[in-house]
Amino acid sequence: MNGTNQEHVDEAGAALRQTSLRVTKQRVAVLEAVRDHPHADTDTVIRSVRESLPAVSHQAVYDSLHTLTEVGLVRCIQPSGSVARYERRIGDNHHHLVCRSCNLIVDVDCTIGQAPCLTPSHDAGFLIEQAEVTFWGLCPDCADSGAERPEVGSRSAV
Amino acid sequence: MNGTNQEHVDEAGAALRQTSLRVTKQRVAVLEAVRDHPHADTDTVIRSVRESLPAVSHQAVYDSLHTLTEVGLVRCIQPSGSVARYERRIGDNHHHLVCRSCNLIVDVDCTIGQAPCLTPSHDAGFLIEQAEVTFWGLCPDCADSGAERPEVGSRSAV
DNA sequence: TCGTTTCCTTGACTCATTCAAAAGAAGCGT
DNA sequence: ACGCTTCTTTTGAATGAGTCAAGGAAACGA
Repeated sequence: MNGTNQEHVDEAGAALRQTSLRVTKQRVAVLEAVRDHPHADTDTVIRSVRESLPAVSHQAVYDSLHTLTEVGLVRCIQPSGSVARYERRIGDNHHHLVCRSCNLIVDVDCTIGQAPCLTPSHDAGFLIEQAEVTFWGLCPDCADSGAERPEVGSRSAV
Repeated sequence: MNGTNQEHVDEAGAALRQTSLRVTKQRVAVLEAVRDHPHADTDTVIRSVRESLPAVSHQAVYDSLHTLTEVGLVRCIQPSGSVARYERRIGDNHHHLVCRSCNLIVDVDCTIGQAPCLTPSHDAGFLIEQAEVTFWGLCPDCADSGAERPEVGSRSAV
C-alpha cells in the first residue's frame, strides 16, 4: 500500500549503503517489502515489490533476499512445513510463536531464556553460535474457533 | 545393513499394533529404517527400506512417514534449509544441534531449559503446546577443518 | 562521461513432495 | 479358512518453491 514512502526508501537505502552492496531499486523495494510484511514468504515479497516495481523478476527477489540475509539485513526463518519467511527484526535474538492451524507467526522476546536457552546440557563438541526457539501452539483466533491440528497432508487419514 | 533383525521387526510391529493402524510390512520397514538412521531424510529412508523390500514405492514411504508422524510413532523435524527428517526418539522433548557446514544433526537433552524454554515472556494469547529448540553451530569435524558457513545459494556472493 | 564490476532479466530446469485412480492386502465377522 | 469391507500401496503424472546459466543493464569510482 504505502510501500513507496520516501522515509522508508531512505532508511532502506541507508541500510544498504552501510554494506558493500550496490544500492539498487530492487533491493530497496525488497527491504521495504520485508519490513512492511513481517514474516512474509517469498511470494508475498514478490507481490509487494511489484506494487512499486511491476517488472521485477522473481529471480531478482530471490537473489536480493539471499544477499540481504547474507549481510544480515534480514533474517530467514523456516518453521517446519513452511516455505522460507523473512523478517527485518534482527540481532535481538527474539523467537517465534507459530500457530499450527493458520500458520500465523508472532515474535516473542526471550527475556527469561536468553542465557539458559543458549546452553544445552552437553554440546557434543559443537561450536554453538545461535539458539533458535520456536513455540508451537494455537493462536487466539484458532483456539477460540475450536480449530484443532489441521490435516497434515495424508490422503487416507487415520 | 542389519535392518531385518527379528527383534526389531517385532518391536516395530508391536508399536504399530498399539495404534489403530494396520500392520503392513512397508510400515514396519519404515519404522525400522527411521530407528536405524536417526535424523534420516525421506530419500535415506526409501533407500533403507528398499534393502529389505526392493519394490516399495516412494509414495508408500511418504504416506507411512506421514501416518506414523500423525500417530506419534516418529517425529518430523525440518531445520531451515533442510528437507524433512525423521526420528524415532519421541516424547522426551529433546532438542537438536545442527551443523551449519555439513548438516549433521545431534540430539541434546534440554536439562536446564525444560521449564524456562516452555515459557516465553508473553504468549500473545497463544495456546502453547510445545517449544522446539535448535542450536546452530559447527560440529567438531567442521570446526577443526576450519569450515566456515557454506555458500547459501547465491550466485553472486558479496 | 567511461569502463569495470556487480546485478537483473529471461527462460529453462531440478527435485521434494503431493494428487488421483485403480489394484492389492489386512483384518473383521462368520 | 472365506469372503467382504476398508485401508494401503502402486503407478504415473503434476505441482511449486527454489536454482542454474547466459547475456544485457545498471551502479559507482575514476
